[in-house]
Order: sequence, then structure tokens, then C-alpha cells
Amino acid sequence: MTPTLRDVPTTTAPLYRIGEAADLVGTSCRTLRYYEELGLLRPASHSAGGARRYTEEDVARLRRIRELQELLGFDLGEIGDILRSEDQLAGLRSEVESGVTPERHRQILAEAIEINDRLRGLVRAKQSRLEAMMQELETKARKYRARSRELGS
Amino acid sequence: MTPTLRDVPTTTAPLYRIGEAADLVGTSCRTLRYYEELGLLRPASHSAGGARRYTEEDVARLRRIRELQELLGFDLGEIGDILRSEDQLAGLRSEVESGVTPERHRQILAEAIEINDRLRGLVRAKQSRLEAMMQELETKARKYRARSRELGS
DNA sequence: ACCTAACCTAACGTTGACGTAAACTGTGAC
DNA sequence: GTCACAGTTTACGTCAACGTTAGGTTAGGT
Repeated sequence: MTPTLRDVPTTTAPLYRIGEAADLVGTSCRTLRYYEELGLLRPASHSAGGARRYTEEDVARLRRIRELQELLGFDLGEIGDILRSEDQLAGLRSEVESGVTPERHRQILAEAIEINDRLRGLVRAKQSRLEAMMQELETKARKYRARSRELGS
Repeated sequence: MTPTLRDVPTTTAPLYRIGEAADLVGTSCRTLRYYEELGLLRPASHSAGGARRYTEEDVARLRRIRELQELLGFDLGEIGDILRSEDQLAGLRSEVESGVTPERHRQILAEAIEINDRLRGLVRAKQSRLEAMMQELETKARKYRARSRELGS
């Protein structure tokens, strides 16, 4: 097997096939394709034949999507909004910063800050509700244990 | 307006109509009827004409359902299981305890403890995931603020 | 008595987030 | 080359959790 162009530079970062990426986060291929359809997750590259190839970064993004979905309860549309805004911010860093006016820069940053604030607020809210629920559960647990003792084994 | 029999004892506990109960927890009438259909929430009484009347306790149960749904992400079937098991336990206390064998008593209590353990485990898991997410969000927030300063107003 | 808003049941519709099937193609070990 | 498995697109199916509509009844204030 002669080395191809792609192998030349050094050890290349691992690329995952769709099934592998799906397994890594515990979901299905269908789900990844669906996310792509919604514009949430575009694989970094494709094989010659057109098969999707995901980078580690893609997988991280996928995990992010699931967190926002399962932990915070956003629907995929809202998640799209959040990711898009973060992508814009990331775009700023990587691009040559000429071409984007300072006003635009500030606007994008402001948007990111707003979303960050909102998310933190939501997380705090959930945390306090969870804390309250935990209190109740522990109170009940104590009652159960008392009751259990008074019953004998 | 002559007092009716229902008014005799003392000030009677307030009963909510379906719309009021729904508003109290921020949901719809349809949702309450649906929960009833699933056996999750049966109103304590009905008006003469058949309209549902919910007690404060019913509303609390309704809130419980929403917590389990929104906070912990259970589906309505699982929530039914949880509530049913707790109902059994409550039934034990209220009934004359003759008629239920000690073995049965122990079994019901064991089931309640198991569910309580499971819930507490789930809550802890969510709490730690939320804590991790919060850390990331705060790290980002710090970056954003630094970036914002370096931009000037 | 009357009027309106809120309620009832029954049934069909909707939406989000995928699952699944069909028919075909690419991948890579042997 | 060939074989099996993994991938592709297209499209229809599914399921939970309600929303909505229709057609009628009740509640309670004036």
C-alpha cells in the first residue's frame, strides 16, 4: 500500500465514520443525518465516495447538542440558534479580522454574551429546582428508613 | 342566598375548576384531561353537572408531574409508575392497617425506597452534569468579558 | 330568565424527533 | 475480484404529548 497524499504530513487526526460517531455519543446514524438536515452539524469532510467523515471536534459539537437537548430541554431549533451564534463568534477569531467592522464585531460579541447569560440563568434555575427536589427526596428517604426500622427486617 | 349543606362545617377548602388548576401550573385544560386519561391525576371531586374540581393537593400532584417531566425528563408512563408506587405507600398509612400483611407492607415500602434511591441517583447525576456545564459557561463568560474590554465600548 | 364564559365528550389533527424500509453504492479485508 | 458490511438518498411511518374543532351542557352573575 503506497502512501497517498493525505498521509504525507504527519499522523493525521482520526476521522470517524457516521456509525462510529453515533456510537460515541450513544445515538443513531439517522439522528446525525437529521441534525445535518437541520443545519446543526455538518461533517468536516467526506470520503471520495461521499461518505461522511467526522472529526473529534464534530463529535464534541454533537455532544454539545445532546447536552443542550437533554440537560436543558431545548428543542433542536433553539439549539440551532445557540450554535449559530457561537459559530459566528468563532468565525471572527479565525478570519482575517479585516472585512468585519468593529460595530459588527461588537454586535456578534454582544449576542454571544446575551446567550451565555441566558444559558447561565437557565442552568442556575434548574440547579435550584433540582436542589429543592433533592431535599424532598432526602426527607422522604429518612421517613422510609424510619418506617423500615420500625417494621423490623 | 341561604347557606347550603356544603357550607355548614366551617370555611371549606378551595376547589379549583380545571382552567384555574391549569393556569396555576402554567399548562392547559387539555393537558389535565390527558393526564386523567392516562390515570395520572384524578380530580378529587366533580360538580353536580360533572365538571372537574381540583383540590390544592391535586394541584400539588400536578406540579409534581411537571417536575418529573421537565426536570428529570421522564415520560408520562414512567411518571405513572412512580406516582402509583407512592400512592400505594400513602394508602398503607391511611387504611386501617389490618388487611395488609406485613410482608406486603414491607414489599411496598421496599419499592418506594428503591424508587427514591433511583430518583436521588438521577438528580445527583443531573446536578453534576449541570455543574460541569456551568463551569464551561463561566469560563466562556470570562473570555467574552475580556474580549469585550479589549474592544472598548 | 337569560346570557356568556367555562365546562363536557369524542374525535381528528399536529409537531418534533426521530425509526424504518427500499434500492443503490462505497470500503476495505481477503 | 469479490464479498460483506457500512454508507448513501428518498420517502413514508411512528409515537408521545398534546392542540383543535364540533356539538352540546353547566355555572353563576345580572
